Amino acid sequence: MKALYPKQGRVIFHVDMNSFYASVEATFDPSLRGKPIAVAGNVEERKGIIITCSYEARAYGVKTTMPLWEAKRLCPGLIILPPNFDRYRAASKEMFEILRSITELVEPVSIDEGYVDITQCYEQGTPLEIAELIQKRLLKELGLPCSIGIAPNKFLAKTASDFKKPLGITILRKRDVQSVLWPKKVVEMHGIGNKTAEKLNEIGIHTIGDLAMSSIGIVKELLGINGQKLHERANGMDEREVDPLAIYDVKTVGNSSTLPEDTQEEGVLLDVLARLSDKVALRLKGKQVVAKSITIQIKNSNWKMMTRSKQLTNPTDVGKEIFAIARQLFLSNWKQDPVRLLGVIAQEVVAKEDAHKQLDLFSYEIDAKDEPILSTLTKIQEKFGKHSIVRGVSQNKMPTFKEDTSFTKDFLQERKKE
DNA sequence: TCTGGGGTCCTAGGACCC
DNA sequence: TCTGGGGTCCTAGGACCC
Repeated sequence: MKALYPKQGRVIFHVDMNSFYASVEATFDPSLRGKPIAVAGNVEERKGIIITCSYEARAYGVKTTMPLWEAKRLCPGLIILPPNFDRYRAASKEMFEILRSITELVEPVSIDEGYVDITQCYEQGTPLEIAELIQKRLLKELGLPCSIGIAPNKFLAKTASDFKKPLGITILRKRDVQSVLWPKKVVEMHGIGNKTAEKLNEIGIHTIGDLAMSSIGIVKELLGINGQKLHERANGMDEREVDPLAIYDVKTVGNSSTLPEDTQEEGVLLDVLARLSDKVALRLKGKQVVAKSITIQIKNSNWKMMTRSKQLTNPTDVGKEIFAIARQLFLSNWKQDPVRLLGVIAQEVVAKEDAHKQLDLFSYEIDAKDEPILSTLTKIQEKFGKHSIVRGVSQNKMPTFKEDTSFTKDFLQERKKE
């Protein structure tokens, strides 16, 4: 069989909201429009850094992560607002709803950006027309500006959305990669930071073009599997699909907090750990997941970060249990030095249902301890299906086995006959 | 007047098992 | 006595992104 048409190339959008938090604030207070504004952390608790700022503020040189005092020095008229994360989450939800009205193939990557695969949306107009529609609707209905990159894959779309801000739409075709992308410095590439750029510079790779034309073997040796990925991207290649379900595949849930001041007081530090543990537990419950391992973070006055983790016997979403582990990890690793930040992270997060299933099986094994193996296996099969995996029978010197019950049953039947 | 908080992915070494 | 190699799990740390 031959296809009637050649396989159509993909058309991917990367939609990137412009200075999202600041834009959302301006929709709540229109008098802020056109003014230099910034959303910043709490200066009293020395969390006074710029989280986001408007383009008017950027014109003064104000940037994300800049300490507040420095931002004020650069831009004395800067209007500073505390963050309202609930507002941003709500706005984000509305924004993605507008994207999903075009197609279900929407993959959120963070609160303010996402990919859309519009390959199959040709009946709704040309890619450019669809992008213009999205941009207009976001601006009209939500009052929020965005930039959109249009390209045959995620990497190029992401790169393209960066080209024109605010309110830009940029098409980046594969054939433009050489002229548009290659002259840029490697550090400007998504996925390359200062450290990687330095490493590449050391072996004579300075531009994205240098990287694209370099020997893949050498780059791979230098950067591992990531080197191969970056080499492909520099050549405009990226096969990753737009996955609407990716967002449900959470792997970690963590909360951390920089203390108002560095402290060595054990009681204070344990209180913070308890609060963070409860916060994490609440979020795990909200997502209906449990964690299989707990990590704590301790940052000292010199900004040195230490992490310590522990695997759990039973996955949990209970604040007290998380705190018990966090406390134990903290007390056995803390060197009594002043602490700047504490964090609690739930790792290896899995759906609560799946974890329950395993627990049932576990308790069943305990109950079945004194029964004949064959009847136990039959029961397990009845309860969990023919291909249930059984492990760890050891009570009376039975060899540990880890098998498909259907196989094991046949085996035992044969033995019986003999 | 230094420098937040939420994540993902990768690497590397040691323990342990076969 | 003197010793290989592969695989998995656990732990710690680092780079990067928004």
